[in-house]
Amino acid sequence: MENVIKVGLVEDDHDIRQLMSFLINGSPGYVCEQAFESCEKAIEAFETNCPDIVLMDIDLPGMSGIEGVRVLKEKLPDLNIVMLTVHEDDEAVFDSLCAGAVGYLVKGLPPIQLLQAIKETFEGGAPMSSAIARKVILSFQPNLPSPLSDREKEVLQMLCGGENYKTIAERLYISTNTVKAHIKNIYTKLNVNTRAEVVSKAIRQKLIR
Amino acid sequence: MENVIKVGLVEDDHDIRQLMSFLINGSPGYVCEQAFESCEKAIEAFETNCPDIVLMDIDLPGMSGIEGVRVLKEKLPDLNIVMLTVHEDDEAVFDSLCAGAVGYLVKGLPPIQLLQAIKETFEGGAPMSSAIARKVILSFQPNLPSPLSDREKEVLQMLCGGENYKTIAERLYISTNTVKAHIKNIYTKLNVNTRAEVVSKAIRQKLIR
DNA sequence: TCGGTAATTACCCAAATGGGTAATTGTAAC
DNA sequence: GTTACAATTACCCATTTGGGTAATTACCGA
Repeated sequence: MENVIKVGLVEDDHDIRQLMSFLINGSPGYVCEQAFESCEKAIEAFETNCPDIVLMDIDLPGMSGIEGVRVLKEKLPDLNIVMLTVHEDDEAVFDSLCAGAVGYLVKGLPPIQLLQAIKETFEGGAPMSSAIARKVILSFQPNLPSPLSDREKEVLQMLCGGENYKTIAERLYISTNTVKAHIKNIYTKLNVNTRAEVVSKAIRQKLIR
Repeated sequence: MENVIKVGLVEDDHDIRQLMSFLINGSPGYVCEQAFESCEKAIEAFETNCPDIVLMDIDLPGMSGIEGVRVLKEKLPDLNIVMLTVHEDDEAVFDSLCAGAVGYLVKGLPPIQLLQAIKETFEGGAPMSSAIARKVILSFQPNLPSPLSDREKEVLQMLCGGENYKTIAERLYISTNTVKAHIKNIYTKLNVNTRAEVVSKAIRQKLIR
């Protein structure tokens, strides 16, 4: 029966909040029954009555929108949160995405586009500008080139799999002493001293697949 | 003098290749002097004469476009590669981005939009659909909730920083035995047995910031 | 109030790890 | 043809780690 998209709104500016909820409620297929001026109030309300999409201002008094995303996603992992911002290419937008937001919209977007973006998000999309998208994809692409030899990369790969000297040696048909030598060289090249560090660095810098 | 954007093209279909290079060369501010029907030829050529943007077909005979991206990015890390595809929401698009492409364009895009996208890419954007963008951001957001207690997360965080029992104990003002106990619990909860494994799992599943 | 969980500490012990040093072989570059 | 580096192996030794077991305190929900 209810094919409407339930939109939640978190925005401290009273006028904007009124305007947006009015707009949403006035559009067939959309409804906004929950509009709050702070994350704190929104979080409490959303826990008992969860909307489909949340529009969240980034700059909020008290708990920031970014922190709000973190908390909401902790409690409601499947909730789709779209940030509202005035600064198109702000670092805060990127941080919001890292915290769990699925996209963002610029404040002042024409109503038609706003509704379109909400619908797109509801259907699995992620509204964002080309510039932010680039930032996002760069953050997960490999940082080439690596200073390691091919053999060392093989060893590193297994190291990250949690394997020990003996197992790695068996897999590569070499002695454990050789494995040890490779690992020592890897440590030197990456400037680390322990297993944990090398695994952390390798994955974070995407030195291994 | 040369404010033109140099576009490289890799596309096996002769007609499409002709058409696109003709289009690009016929547009002020754009030039396409390098159009190839295979990755192999393109890679060789781009190494000596590198374009600003490469448009790369995904489905290519011989080396695939995805593999092509991998190889090109290995040799020319700063090269911007945009994929060309017929299937909008293909897994291959996502894989291309993982391999190092910055975005993709659907074949058959109107000329104006194609040129616009090239320009946007040149200026630091990343052309992609909302759906792909979502996939990309999901791939790097935390997989909440975590089974660990707050204290355990603190310990895990330090573990991933490569710190040992003693250092962690000092930082948290507890005994090394306690640290050990926490780590043992973490291992049990995450079903791992070694440092390397826990670090790997924690980072990959984004259990820590 | 009882039971579960989190946090804390302790001890024992086998296995794994990290650092130092050194040598041989093959290959690629100069 | 010599230099440089990658890959291979070896040995010694101190430190760290991981597993087992057990106990106390505190808090929270039923």
